[in-house]
Amino acid sequence: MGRAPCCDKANVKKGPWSSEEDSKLKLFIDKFGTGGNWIALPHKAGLKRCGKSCRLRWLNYLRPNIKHGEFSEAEDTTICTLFASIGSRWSIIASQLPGRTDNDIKNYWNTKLKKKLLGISSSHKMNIKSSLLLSQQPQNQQFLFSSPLLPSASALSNKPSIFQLSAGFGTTTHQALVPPHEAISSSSTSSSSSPLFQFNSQHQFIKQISQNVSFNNFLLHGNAGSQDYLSGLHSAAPLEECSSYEFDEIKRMLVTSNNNNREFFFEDQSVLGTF
DNA sequence: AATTTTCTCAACCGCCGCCGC
DNA sequence: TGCGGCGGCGGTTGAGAAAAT
Repeated sequence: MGRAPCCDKANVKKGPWSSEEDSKLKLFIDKFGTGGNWIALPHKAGLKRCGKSCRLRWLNYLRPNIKHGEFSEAEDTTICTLFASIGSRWSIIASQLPGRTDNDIKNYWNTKLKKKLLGISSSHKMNIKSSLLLSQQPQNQQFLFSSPLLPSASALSNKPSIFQLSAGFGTTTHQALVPPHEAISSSSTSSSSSPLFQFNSQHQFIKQISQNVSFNNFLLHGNAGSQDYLSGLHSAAPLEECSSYEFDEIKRMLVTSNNNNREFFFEDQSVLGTF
């Protein structure tokens, strides 16, 4: 026996929303809010729609401050970088682009950005392709810290970076984002050659990010060892060589972190980043 | 100008995880 | 602890628009 449907499918309207339905939904939510119950909302609002449909319409179209229209270069860069880092976690990516919805970004990626990327040089294609594999690595992925705060990236974005995280498998190294305090609290493994923080799975890593960290600022470019595999996505600033940090070194950097304002400092009190 | 093909994007579907009972 | 309801998410679809022939 399958799961019960969320609504009576025979009695709900499907397809495009009319302006009348839009204003009904908007008026209702403006007045009463969602009440934390989307399933009950359409009935209360006098709409013959599935609750999920109402939620989607609100989030993707009616909600205030939704940004429609062309994506900027900066937004492109953010999407590309995050996609290369965390894969198709559209909601996480959307949380970094104020006014953009996950659906918008997903559509934009699938219809335009992906093609745009495939148009860049073949060598970069190879590297991007492999970087995208990160989202497909199933279990026991090992991650290691690399360079925090690269000036060129900051200058490019006007925002401070937080840690970059490199993930190595095979002969290629990939990058992702990591909240420093989460990494510190995760189990670490020592290795003769590399300082490594090990998450049980990429999923766990992503989960930690999505549950515990709201990124207001984040790194904007990738650099993996000697491969600047994302450089093709950026218009300026040649990438710099990453340096690696020993576990103790990172710990030392974070020991002065102030969790209230979520700022992290180097030992010499220069700001490492905020989030 | 008419027809076909391609593109775009709003909306749907179904799965998953969280939470309350 | 298990179950069911719900919200949230990512993949997919399909109608309409735009471009190509």
